[in-house]
Amino acid sequence: MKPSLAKGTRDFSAEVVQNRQYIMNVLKEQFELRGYDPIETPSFENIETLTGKYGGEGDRLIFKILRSGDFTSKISEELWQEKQPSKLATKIADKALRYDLTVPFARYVVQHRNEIAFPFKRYQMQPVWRADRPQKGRFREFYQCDADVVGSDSLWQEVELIHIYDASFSKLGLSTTIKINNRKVLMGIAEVLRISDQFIAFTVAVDKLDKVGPDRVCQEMLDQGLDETAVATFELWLKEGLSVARLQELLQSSEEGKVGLQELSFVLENASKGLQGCELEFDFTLVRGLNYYTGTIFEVVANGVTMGSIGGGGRYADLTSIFGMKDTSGVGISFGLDRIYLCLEELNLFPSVVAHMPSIIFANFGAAEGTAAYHWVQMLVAHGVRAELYPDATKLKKQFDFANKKGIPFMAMVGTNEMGLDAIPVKNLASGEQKQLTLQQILALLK
RNA sequence: GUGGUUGUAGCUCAGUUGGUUAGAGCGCUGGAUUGUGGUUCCAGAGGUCGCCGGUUCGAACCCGGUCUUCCACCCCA
Repeated sequence: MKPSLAKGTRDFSAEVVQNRQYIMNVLKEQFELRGYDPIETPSFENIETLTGKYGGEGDRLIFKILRSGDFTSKISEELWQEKQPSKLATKIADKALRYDLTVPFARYVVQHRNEIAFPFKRYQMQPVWRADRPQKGRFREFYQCDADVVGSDSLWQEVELIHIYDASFSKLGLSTTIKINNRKVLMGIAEVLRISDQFIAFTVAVDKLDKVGPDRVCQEMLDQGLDETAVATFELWLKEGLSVARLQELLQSSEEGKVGLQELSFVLENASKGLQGCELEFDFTLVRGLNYYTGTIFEVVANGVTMGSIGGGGRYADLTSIFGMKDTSGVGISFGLDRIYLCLEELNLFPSVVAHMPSIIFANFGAAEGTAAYHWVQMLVAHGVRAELYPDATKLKKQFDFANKKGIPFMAMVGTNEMGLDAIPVKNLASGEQKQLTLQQILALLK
C-alpha cells in the first residue's frame, strides 16, 4: 500500500506547526485581552444541526458521515428509485463534519444557556471541513479561529471585533483592509429598487463585482430576471460608487435601509478611531454568502497578496432561534489560519527566532561513557535546559550530522577521559569553538 | 458538482517522430578519516515512469478510464 494523503489535506512538519502556533498565540492573546474565553466543540455534529444554514448550495459542501450498521434497511425501495441525493443523505448519513465554527457555537449557546453569563464572549480555534475542490489557499480541512459574542445588540461589539482584527494583523505585521457593510443597507437598496423578492439573486450578482466588473454583474442580474429599470439604476450607482452620505439620500424611503445606515455610521465612526495598521473601508458591494447574517458584515483581505479573504464575519440576529432560543443576537469574526499562514510566508513575515530554543546534545562513545553522559543530561533537564543523549555509539560524523540537521547549537563530549570530571568539552557547532565547561557554566551558556 | 491541467529516484527536474539496459543535480549509504562535523575526492544503493486497461512487433511517450496536483467556475477562510 502506497502512503498518500486524502485530497485537500496536508501533513505539517515541526517548523510549520511552530509557525502555526505562533499565529494562534497572537490571536489567543488578543482574544483574551478583550475578555473572550476559549471553548471547543466536537468535530462532528448531528447532520440536521448543520444542513440548511449555509445558503444555496452550502449543503453540498458538508462532509457527511455514513451511519453505522445497516443503513440500507432505512431506505424504502421507492426512495432509492427516486435517486435524490439530498433526500437519501439523511437516511444514509446522520452525522456531519462541522463546516464552520459559528453554527456549532449557536447550538452550544442554546444548549448551555442556563450555565452561561450573557453577553457570552468566546473564542474557538479548531479545524473545519468542506467538500470543496482544493486550490491554492483552499483546502478540505482547514483551521478557523473565531471570536463571537452572543446576547447583546450593542454595536460596541462590532467596534471591538474590528479592533481585534486590527490589533491581531498589526501584531503579525500583515497589512490588511477590513471591508465592512450592512445587510440592512443591501436590503434597503433592494427595497428602493423594488427587487426585494429577488434579494438572493441580487446579492449573488453583486458579490462578483471585484472579480468580473460592473458590466457583467448587471448582465447576470438581467439573466436572473431582475427588472431592467432596476438594473439600469443600479448600474449607475455601481459606476458612481456609493458613499454613506449618498446612500442616506437614496434610501430615504426604506426604513430598514435607514437603520442599516445608522448602524454602519456608528461602527465606522467609532472603529476608525485608533486603528493601528489596518484600513477600514466601507464597501456597499460586500455581500457574504452565508445566509444567517442580518446586520453588519466584515471581510478582510491582505494587501499585496493574491489570496481570497483571510477573514470574515458579521452579525446574526437570529441564528439561535433555529435551535429554539429567540431574540438573542450574536456577532462574530473568523480568522482563516491557513490563508494567513500563506500570506505571512509569501511576504516573509514569520519571525525566524521562534524555531529553536538553545539546546545541547551529548555524543555517545559507548556503554560506560553513555551512562556518564546521560547523568549530565539528567542534571541539565532538571535545570530546565533542553538536553539529550545521542542514542547510539555510532561514528562521530554521524552524530555531528544529526545535531546539525536538527539545528542543535551545542554538542558535549563525555568520553573515557572525561568520565567523572567536573568540566566537560562543549563545542559550539556554528563556530567550531570548544571549551571545558562545568555544570554551572553550561547552565549560564544555555539559559 | 462543471471544464481544463499535472504526475519520471527521497527532492528539483531532463528524456528526440514510439525503438536496446530511463538520466542529471541535490540528498542518502560506505570509504579516504577507529574521539571532532560542515569542504574535497572515490565508490554504491535507489525507479512496477501515479494506477488500471487498450493500440502496437515494440509505450515514459499514442488512446480510454481512474486517482492526484494546480487553475477557472460554483462557493468560500
